[in-house]
Amino acid sequence: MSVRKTTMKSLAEDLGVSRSAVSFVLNGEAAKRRIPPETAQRILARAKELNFRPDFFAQALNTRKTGAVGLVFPDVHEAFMSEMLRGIDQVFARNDAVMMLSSSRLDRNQEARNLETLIHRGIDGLIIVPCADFRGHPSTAIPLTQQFEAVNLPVVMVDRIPDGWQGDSVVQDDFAAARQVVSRLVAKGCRRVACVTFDLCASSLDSRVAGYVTALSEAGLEPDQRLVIRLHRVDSGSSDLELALRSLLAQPTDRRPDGWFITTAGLALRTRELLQILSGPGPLPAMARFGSDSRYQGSLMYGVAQPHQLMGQRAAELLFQRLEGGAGPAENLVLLSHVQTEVSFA
Amino acid sequence: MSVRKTTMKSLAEDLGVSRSAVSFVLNGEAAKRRIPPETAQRILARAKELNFRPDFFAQALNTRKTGAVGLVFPDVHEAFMSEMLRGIDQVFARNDAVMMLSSSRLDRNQEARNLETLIHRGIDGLIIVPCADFRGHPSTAIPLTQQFEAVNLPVVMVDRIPDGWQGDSVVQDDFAAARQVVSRLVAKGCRRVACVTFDLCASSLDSRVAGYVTALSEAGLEPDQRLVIRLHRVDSGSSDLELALRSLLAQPTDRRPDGWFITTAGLALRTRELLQILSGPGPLPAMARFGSDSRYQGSLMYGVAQPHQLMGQRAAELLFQRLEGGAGPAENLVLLSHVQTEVSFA
DNA sequence: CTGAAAGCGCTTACAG
DNA sequence: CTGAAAGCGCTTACAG
Repeated sequence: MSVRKTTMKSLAEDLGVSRSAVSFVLNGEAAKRRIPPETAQRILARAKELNFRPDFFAQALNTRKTGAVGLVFPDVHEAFMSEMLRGIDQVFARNDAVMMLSSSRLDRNQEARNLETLIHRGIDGLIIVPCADFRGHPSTAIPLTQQFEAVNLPVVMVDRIPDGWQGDSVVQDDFAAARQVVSRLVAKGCRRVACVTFDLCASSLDSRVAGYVTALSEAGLEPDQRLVIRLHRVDSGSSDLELALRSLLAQPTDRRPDGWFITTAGLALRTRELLQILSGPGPLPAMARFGSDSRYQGSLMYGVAQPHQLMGQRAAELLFQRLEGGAGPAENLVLLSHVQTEVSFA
Repeated sequence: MSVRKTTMKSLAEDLGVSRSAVSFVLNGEAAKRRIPPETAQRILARAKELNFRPDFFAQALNTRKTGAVGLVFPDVHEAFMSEMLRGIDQVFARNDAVMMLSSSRLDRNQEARNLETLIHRGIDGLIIVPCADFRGHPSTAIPLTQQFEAVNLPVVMVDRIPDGWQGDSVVQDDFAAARQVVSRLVAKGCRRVACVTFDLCASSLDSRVAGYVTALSEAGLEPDQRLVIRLHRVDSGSSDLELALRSLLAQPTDRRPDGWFITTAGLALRTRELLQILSGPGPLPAMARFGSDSRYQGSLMYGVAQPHQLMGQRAAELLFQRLEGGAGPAENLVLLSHVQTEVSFA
């Protein structure tokens, strides 16, 4: 009964076998290394009895594998992140991988730091929802793509694809969903559909706006830049948004929006609240948006239910495929959103 | 220009100093070890120039410190977890600690496994929202408290405190909030307030039910066990709940509930939906519950806004205090909830 | 105050 | 097929 902790060394000495034998057996290479089965059994039995597992750090120091995957989100934000985590968690549990979570708080510099930390601590792979810069405000941080090409890290990019990204990715059908939902507004008679979005360098938002423009064009409506509100900062106080809305609502009736398309759920919520305040009682014009919380009442409302959970799941599956040595060309999954009518008083 | 990666050894040789000097300087012990400041500067300068950081695994193998904190939640559940993470994330960013996240999927055995994994991989501390067994169905897993006392791991327990836990904890004022919100129902004239809860071994739920009973007693009302619905499993199909509700609603009018108290937000949502279906159109009896999503409409509704984000923040602060060597007696923080009226048609 | 040396616990050629 | 040995990259007594 030594008081010292169990190590491969002590275990080998106990059993009178070599340390390498223990190492090989515990790593499942007994057959490959032609360890006599009887010896292998004794080692396994003893290890189980002592509840012994090889020291993680010593192992990692040699193999450079950790069984951990980095998860980087732009924000620890309610629905999006936890829905994705749900999907990711399932897959991780099956692969007993561990999640190292970090949020970049919508800051590219923070994102770069987080990533460096994760890489330094050793992750086998990375799932990242990149955060985007506001247009015209490029960050000073090292470009995302550059940051991991040096370390040969399997990466799955989710939701937003930076320019020039060649690897795996999972996105939703931003363009198609936007186009579809805006078409519905048009079909309901809307002729002057306004759009509210962030002026971010994010492929997802670009696609949504493109879908909006396309839907209008297809209906023979001239897209009107004056109806597009692009917010240039996060502006939680909503004052930028409020100003923009006021100025739109101040137009003569025939220039005022008769429908709204909003590119994100959070923004839709705020827009909705402001419109309610600014335009007083009575039903609001019809609205379509990304997102699907059912907090809206009182007018025609379309939502794009976003497949966040599935995106997480697919991203994780894709990553583990790579980690298990799956080579092959980059995969770019596009998951379908579900367009739905939530409230119709029409 | 060697092609080999930089190590302390190579760095020391380049500079013609000893490896220990490099180690000491890079660990901020230059002064303590009386390294000549000029030497220290050279080392620091070179390290910065090469962007060198000591290998994480080698370091951890020696020091047994990782700068990682384990986070164990019962479920990757929408509001609760992401709100807590928000609070935790802030504090972690300040302390540049890394989060290792795992969810036990409401399963004690899974929780035990997750915990073992995390401990094996090396965490400096742990923040855990324990998952509870259903009453009468004790799990076969090793009791939570036992599992980390062997490894001398700083732990902060959140939301539910297992019996016999002596360490730090952060909870909300379950008893007081329940009592207050049920008192309001009574003040509004409710005389037969039913209660819906899970039959879990969770201190938080116990306190909420106790608050309910106390509020009734204080108002001179006899708590009636027949009005208390205790669900014995998660039962996402809600069939247990539906049966219980049906049987209550089938009573003669003077035995039927005229108010509801529900111990969790999710349960409230389901109860609400079922009541609406089972009792047809018309306003429902007043309801009070933990949670504060504003998806309820059409009758008197009290909510207990839960301070989840603050709970996360405080838990993280408490943990880092311990990690920085803060000794002293266990702290048990009780955070105040905010009782609010959400909809009043009364 | 310094530097050579042992040690952390494992992996993996390599010579037998 | 085995076992002694070097190596992973760092930390830290310990003798000078």
